[in-house]
Amino acid sequence: MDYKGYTVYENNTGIEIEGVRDFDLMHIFDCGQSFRWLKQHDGSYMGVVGDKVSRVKFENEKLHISNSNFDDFINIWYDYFDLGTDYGEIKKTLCSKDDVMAQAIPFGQGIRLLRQDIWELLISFIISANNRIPRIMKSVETLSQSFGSKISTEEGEFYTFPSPEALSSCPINEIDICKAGFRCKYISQTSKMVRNGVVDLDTLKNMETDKARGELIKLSGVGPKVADCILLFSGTKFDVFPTDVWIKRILEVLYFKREATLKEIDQFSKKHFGSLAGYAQQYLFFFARETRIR
DNA sequence: CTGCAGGCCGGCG
DNA sequence: CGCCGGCCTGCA
Repeated sequence: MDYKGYTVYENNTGIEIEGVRDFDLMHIFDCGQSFRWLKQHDGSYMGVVGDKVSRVKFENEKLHISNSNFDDFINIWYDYFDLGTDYGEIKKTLCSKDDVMAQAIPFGQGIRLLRQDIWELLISFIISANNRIPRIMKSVETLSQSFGSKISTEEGEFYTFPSPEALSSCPINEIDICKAGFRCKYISQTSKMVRNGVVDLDTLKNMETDKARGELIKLSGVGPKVADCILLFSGTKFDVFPTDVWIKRILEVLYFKREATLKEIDQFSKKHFGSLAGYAQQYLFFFARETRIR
């Protein structure tokens, strides 16, 4: 099957997509945008997207996705992996902006911004505050095992991410088992707020970026950084610039040449990178982590 | 034993 | 408003 520039083959193990460029699974899954893809010994990744469990492999511009057919490619994966965006063009534009980007981009040449479920991201990034990535992954997994739906496969049992209804209806002391500490009460409160329609996650895409950010910040445990992560990694807004300690440090070292406030960084990113701020953030974040700049 | 991690909240000046 | 202390938990 040919679909929007890609050739897709289907067999009994899944689908294979040819002609995938600017794509590297490690860059995609190890740049902090997703917490539910686990690297396997053979270099592939296993993950749960919605109620689907799949294994993905990539080599020689060919992307293999298990447990999937043509319809899944069109309805799920094409959008999920942002295959409709020309990252070659984005990288070219960003490289021409300044020497820092030209230096950073080759480190994460295969980065893609995943379009993930915004509800799952909301809870995942509430957990991320002042936390470490391995612990965030454990908490998300425990929440899924405890309150999600079981998916039995030949490769083991997996769990969907729990719905707003499931999380909002369980008492706070049950949320505590995910070991997210003080963030558990944020999870509980935010679940109730979403269920009650205080914030409608589906309408954020139609708002101006600042308005959408303001809506998310109404939720418990969501500040500016977490809000920007949610907007960016759900594919809702791309002109945001989530500034965590790594991004702050790398901008201070490579751009400002001095200490800078979060407000200064926010203003700089919007002025300098404009509509590509979110993409620039990902390349800089990966570069910062890889080179351990401090 | 201290220090600290992909920030946020709440209280204070 | 802007600033700053405290914070679950677990690992170094």
